Amino acid sequence: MDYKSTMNLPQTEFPMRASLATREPKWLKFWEEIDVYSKTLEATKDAPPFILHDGPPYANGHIHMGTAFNKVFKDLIVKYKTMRGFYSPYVPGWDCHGQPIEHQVEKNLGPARMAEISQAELRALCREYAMRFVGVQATEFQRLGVRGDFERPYLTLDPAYEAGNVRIFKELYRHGMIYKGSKPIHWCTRCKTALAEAEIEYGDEASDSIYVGFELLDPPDAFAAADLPVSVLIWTTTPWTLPANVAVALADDASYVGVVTGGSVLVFAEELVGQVAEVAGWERVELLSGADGEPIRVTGTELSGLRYRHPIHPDVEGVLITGEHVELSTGTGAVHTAPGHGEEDWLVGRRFGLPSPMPVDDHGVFDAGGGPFAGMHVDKANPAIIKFLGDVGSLLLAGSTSHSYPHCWRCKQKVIFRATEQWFVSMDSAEDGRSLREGALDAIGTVEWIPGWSVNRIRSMVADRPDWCISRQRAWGVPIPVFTCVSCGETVATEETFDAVISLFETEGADAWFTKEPSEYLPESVSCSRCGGTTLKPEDDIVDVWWESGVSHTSVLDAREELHRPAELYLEGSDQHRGWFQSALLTSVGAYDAAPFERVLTHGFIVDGDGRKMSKSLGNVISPLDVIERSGADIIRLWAAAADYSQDVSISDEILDRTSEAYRRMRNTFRFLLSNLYDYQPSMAVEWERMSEIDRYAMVTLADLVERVTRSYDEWKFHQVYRAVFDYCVVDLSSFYLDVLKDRLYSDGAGSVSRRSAQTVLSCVLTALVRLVAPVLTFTSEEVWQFMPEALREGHPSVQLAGWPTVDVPAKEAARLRDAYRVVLEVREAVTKALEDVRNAKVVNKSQEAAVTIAGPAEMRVALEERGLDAMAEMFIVSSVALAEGEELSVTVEPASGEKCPRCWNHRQIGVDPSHPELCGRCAGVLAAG
RNA sequence: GGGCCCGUAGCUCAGUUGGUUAGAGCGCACGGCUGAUAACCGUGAGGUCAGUGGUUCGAAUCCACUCGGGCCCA
Repeated sequence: MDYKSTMNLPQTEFPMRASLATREPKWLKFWEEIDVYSKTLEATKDAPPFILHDGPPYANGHIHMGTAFNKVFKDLIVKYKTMRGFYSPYVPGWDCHGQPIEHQVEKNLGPARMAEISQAELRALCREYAMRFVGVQATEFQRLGVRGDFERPYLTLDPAYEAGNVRIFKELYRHGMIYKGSKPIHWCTRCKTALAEAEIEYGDEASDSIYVGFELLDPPDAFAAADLPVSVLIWTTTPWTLPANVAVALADDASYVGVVTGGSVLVFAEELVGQVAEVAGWERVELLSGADGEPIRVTGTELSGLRYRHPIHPDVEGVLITGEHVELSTGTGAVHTAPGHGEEDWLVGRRFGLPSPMPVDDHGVFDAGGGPFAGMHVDKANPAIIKFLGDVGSLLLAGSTSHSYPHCWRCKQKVIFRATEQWFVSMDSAEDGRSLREGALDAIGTVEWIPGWSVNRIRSMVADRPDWCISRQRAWGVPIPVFTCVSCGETVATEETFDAVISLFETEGADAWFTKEPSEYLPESVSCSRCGGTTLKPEDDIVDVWWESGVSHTSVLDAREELHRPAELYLEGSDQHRGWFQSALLTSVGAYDAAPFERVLTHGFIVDGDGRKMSKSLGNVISPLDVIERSGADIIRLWAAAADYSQDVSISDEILDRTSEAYRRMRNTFRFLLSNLYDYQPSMAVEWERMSEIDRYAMVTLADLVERVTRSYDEWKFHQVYRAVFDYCVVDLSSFYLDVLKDRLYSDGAGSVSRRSAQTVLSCVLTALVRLVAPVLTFTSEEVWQFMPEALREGHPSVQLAGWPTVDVPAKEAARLRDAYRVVLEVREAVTKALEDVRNAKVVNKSQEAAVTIAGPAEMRVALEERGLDAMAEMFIVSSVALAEGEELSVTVEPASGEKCPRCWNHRQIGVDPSHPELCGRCAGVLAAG
C-alpha cells in the first residue's frame, strides 16, 4: 500500500528559487497599485512621528553602491519605525544645482555654443539635465525597494525651496554672521572666470625659479655684528606675485643661519644651506659664527616680528611670521607670502591679521599696486620683475624649474591664484550674543551622535573650521540675495529687499534673478542707505551648494506639513561631517539657534574585499544595478543589513555569494513554514496549556528572538538583527525544532492536537519572523506574506502594514524551560556525535534506526526524565532512549530493536493494531481514525 | 603632514569591568538522507586576535610605536 498519500506532507506554491531579478518588479507594481506608502501614513496618522530626513544625493549619473547602501539603510529604518507604529513619512530629495552639472552641460555644448548662449538658456539646460537624472535615480532607488513619496520629492531647484535659501540668508545676515571679504581662487585670465577645482587640469610647466633677498630693517644683533646688510632669502617660482607680498613665513622650530656672500648676509634655514649652495654654485659656504666658532643659529620663532623692506615697493615694509605650512625640503625655509595669491598664504595672513593686496585685475594685468609693472600682464611681468630685482641687487640667482601647474580645462591656459570678493559666513563674530561657532558647539551637545565617536569628529571640525566661503562664481545655482548700489558700491540688503526676493523666488524661482531688473520686484522705497541711490545691481555670485542642501531643514522640514523640524534623524556617510551635517547645523544654528536634528547616524564608506576604496583604476567597482540584475535587490538589502556600518563596509563577489547563500537559507525556512501550514487556520490554534513541552520551548525561543531583534533595531544595530534572525533559522529552527517536528507534522493525524500544536507554533514563528525581516528583505517578506494562509494575514494587504510582532510566554515557565533545554541540547549534541561514530562504522545510517542509552550524572538524568523518554526519542530523532548511571555524559548506540514502520519510517513495535498489522501503533491509529 | 576611525578563522560577525585550551554561522572537506530535494541533517579541519615593544601574576582586551586601510583636511 502507498502510505505516502495518507501523510500530511508539506505543500506550497512558494517557489524555492527566488528569481528575485524577475519577481521583484512585480512587487513594486503591487505596492504601487495598492499605494502602500499612503496606506502606511494613513494607518499611523495619529501615532508619534519619527522623521528621517533624507540627505539629497547629487542629481548626476546613476546610483553607485554607496548611494544604494545609504538609501537601503534609510528605508529599513523608516519601514521598521512604521511597523513599530510611528508616523514615518519619507520624502526623498535631490541636490540639483552646482558646478558638476553646469560643467557637464557646458562640455556637451562645446565652447562655440557656450560663447553665444545666455545665462537664462544655460540655466534651462542645466535644469533639464538635473531633472533627467532625478528621474533616473528615482527609478533606481525604487527598484531597490525604497518606499517614499517619489511622486513629490524635494528638489533644490523648486521655487519654494530656492526661497528657503533667502529666508535663512536673511536671518544670518540680520545676526551679523554674513560678511563680504576676499579670498584667492583659481582664475583664468583668458576666460575671465573663476574656476572650481574640478575645472582645473594639472600639467607640467616650466617656471622661473628665483632666490631673492629681502633686506631686514632691524636685523637681530647676532646677525648684525658683521656690519653687513642682512637679508632673509626666499625662493619663489612666481615672480609676478612679489608685488603683492606682505610677509615672509618661517618654520617655528627650524634653525636659521646667516650666510656671508657678496658683501651681505643671507638668512635662511640651516637645513637647506647645502641645497642652496649647490644651486648657487658656491665653492664654499661662510656661515656667520659666534665667538666660540659655532655658527650662529636663530629659530624662526625668534626671528618672527622682524621687518623687511618690500622687494618691489621700497616704501613698504613686510614682516616675518611663522607658519606650520613652511617646509624644509625645498627652497630656503623662508616663504614669500602674498595672501591674495594663495590659499595657504591667505589662511596664514588671516591668522596674523595681514592685509591682502590684490594688484592684478580680471585680465591678469597689474594696476597701480603693481608699482613699476602697472599695466603689464603677469606673464610679461615675470622677466621684467626678475630684471628689476637684479638691478636693485636683491636677486641672488634666477633659473627655471619644471613642476605640475594648474591649467584651465577650457582654454588650456595657465591659471593664476587671485583674490576676489567673496561672501562669507563668519564663525566668530555676531552682532548680538554668541558667535556661530559657540552656538554650533552648544547645539552639537544636544544631539545624539551614532556611533558615539562621531561627536568628536563633528566637534573638532566645527571648532577648527575657518569662516565659510559661500560665494561661487557660477551660473547654475541660487544667487546670493543682495544688491549693490551702482552709484556708490554700497551693499543693499534689508528686510524689505530680502522679503521681496523671497516672494520673487517663491512665485517665479531663482531664474527671475537673472531675467528681471531689481526695479521690477523691489519695492519703490528701497534705496541705498549711504548715498540714497536707487539703481541697484543684483549680486553675480551664487551660493555654495552645501548651503542649499543645508537649508532643507527650512525648505523641506518646515515647509512640508507631514514633516517637522528638528527631524528625529539625519543619516549619511561619514564624509558628511564636513558636508551636509555641518551645513545644516550652521544654517540652522545661525537662523534658529538650534540643531536641525535630534540625532545623527553615520555609516562608513563602501570598500572592496581588501578594504580599498572602489575606483575604476583598481577595477574593483561593483554596481548595485548589476547586482540587482544578477541576484536581486533583496541581496543588496541583506548585505547592507548584515554589515557593521560603524566601520567601512566591504563588498566583493565572495561577500555577495555568502549573502545569497544566507538569503536562500532564510528563504527555505520560510518555505518550510509555509508548506506545513497549508491546512491550518488560526481557529485551530492549540492553547499554551495543551501544547507539548517542546512546542512551548519553541515559543520561548521565538519570544527571545523577537525581544532581541527588537532591541537590536532600537539600538540601530542592524547587523545583530541579521545575525539573530539567521542563527535562529539555522540553529533553533532548521537543525533542531523543525527537524524534530517533521515526524509529528507528517505522520500524526492531520487534525490531531499534537499536529495542531506544532502548527500553532509554526504559525506564530512564521507571522513573527516575516515581520522581523520585513524592513530588510522587503520583497521576499511581501512574497511570503502573500503566500500565507489568508487568515494569518489578519486582513493586512501588505506585510508593511502588518505592525510589529509580540510573543507572550509566561515568564516563570519560560525561565524553567530555558534551563531544562540547555541540558537537553547539550545531551542532544553528544547523541549526534555518537550517531556519527556508528554511521561511520556502518552500523546504522538514519538516526531512527538507532536506540541510544545515555549515561550521565543524576541531575542530568532527572532533567531528561522530566521531559519523558519518549519525548527524548522524539527530540533526538531516534527509535528509543534509555538512561544509565554514570559520572560523565556518555552515549552508547545500538541498532533499534523494532521494525521499520513502512508509513512513518520509525523503528517501533509493529502490528499492535490488528486492523493494520504492518504498521506501528501510532500510524495504525491515524489510519483507523482517518 | 594634521583630525577622526578601522584591522579577531576564506567570508560576515561575538568576545561583558584585562582572568581557564579565543567563539558562532556560512563557506570548505568528509559522511548521511532521498517525505524541505538545485533542499535538509551530521562530523571535521581552519586563528602568532595586523606587527613590535611595554604595563601586569595574567593582554584580543590597557599604553607606545610600526605597517596596512578609510573619510575629511592640508
